[in-house]
Amino acid sequence: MDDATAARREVALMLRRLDVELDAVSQRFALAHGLNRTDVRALVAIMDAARRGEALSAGGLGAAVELRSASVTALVDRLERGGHVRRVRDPEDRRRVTLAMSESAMAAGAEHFGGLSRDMVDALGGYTDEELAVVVRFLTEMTEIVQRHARTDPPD
Amino acid sequence: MDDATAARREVALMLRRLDVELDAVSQRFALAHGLNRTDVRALVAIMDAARRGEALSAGGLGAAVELRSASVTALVDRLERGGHVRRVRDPEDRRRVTLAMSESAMAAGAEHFGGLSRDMVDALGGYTDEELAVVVRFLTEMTEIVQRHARTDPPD
DNA sequence: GGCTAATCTCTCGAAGATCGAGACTATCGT
DNA sequence: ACGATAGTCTCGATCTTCGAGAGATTAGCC
Repeated sequence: MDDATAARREVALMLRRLDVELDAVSQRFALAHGLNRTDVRALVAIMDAARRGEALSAGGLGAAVELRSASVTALVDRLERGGHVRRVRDPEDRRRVTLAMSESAMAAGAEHFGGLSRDMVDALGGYTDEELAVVVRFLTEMTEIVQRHARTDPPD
Repeated sequence: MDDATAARREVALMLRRLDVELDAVSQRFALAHGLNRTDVRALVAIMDAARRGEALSAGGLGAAVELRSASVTALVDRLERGGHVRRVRDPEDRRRVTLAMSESAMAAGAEHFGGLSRDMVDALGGYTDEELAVVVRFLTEMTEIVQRHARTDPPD
């Protein structure tokens, strides 16, 4: 293996390393709020949907965090009991239950992840437009590749 | 918010998106091998340690995946029962138990994650040295930031 | 319009995962 | 040597996830 390939392999490792560290941030949030990993993933999914202007349904949440409906019910029970979320019956389709984040959960999320995002944006302020374009290209291509593997990997 | 900041904020979102997709790859691996999330994280930690030439101990594994010793025992029991790992009493310190990955688990990991890594390296082959340097800088800085937050975030 | 099938969430009991407390063995420091 | 410390394991309790199936609502068809 030549040096060029080694350098590129190193980049792949760095990406995984970053992934691990990101995980630690979530873990920290979980610890601080008495949540487990699943609950944090759920809150993030709900918050992401809210950012996109959608209200996630119980089923949608299950798809996002990969849990069966029985587990989603239990999960939402926990989140509701903790005051992070409340159930809202969808008036369009009264079978569905949508999840609305509470003010406090929204604030806690912003407090914890907002600072991280802000620091990232600040750091990126030191990049020229050309450099930023490289980063965007990198993230776009990596996401495409990962997505392809997430869908078609198991030839089993 | 001006366009420049918007673009940089977008990058932060893309990074999180990539994180989610990476998670899906692990989930896929878990599904294909009848493992849960924790087990996959554990196998990855053991494999990473092996790549660095270290043999992870039970305690080290617990630190890596954030589990108490009782849970680590149960976790290693599961992995050992599944033939993914075997316990090896450390001859240097006979209190310790180190984890050795089985051939089959090693192969399965390479099969699943190796392809992903290969595709990434291939894609990075299209980057000039200058572009690669930008990517490395980006990953390095982001990791630093995330790491800082993972350690000091909760001012609670 | 009414009937059947499909969709969405929930309940229940069983199986799996995590934990705290404490036991047991091996090592370290004096 | 000997007490203290570190590393792993056992046990029982608690929390999480799941499959199966019930109940309620909507969609499709005649």
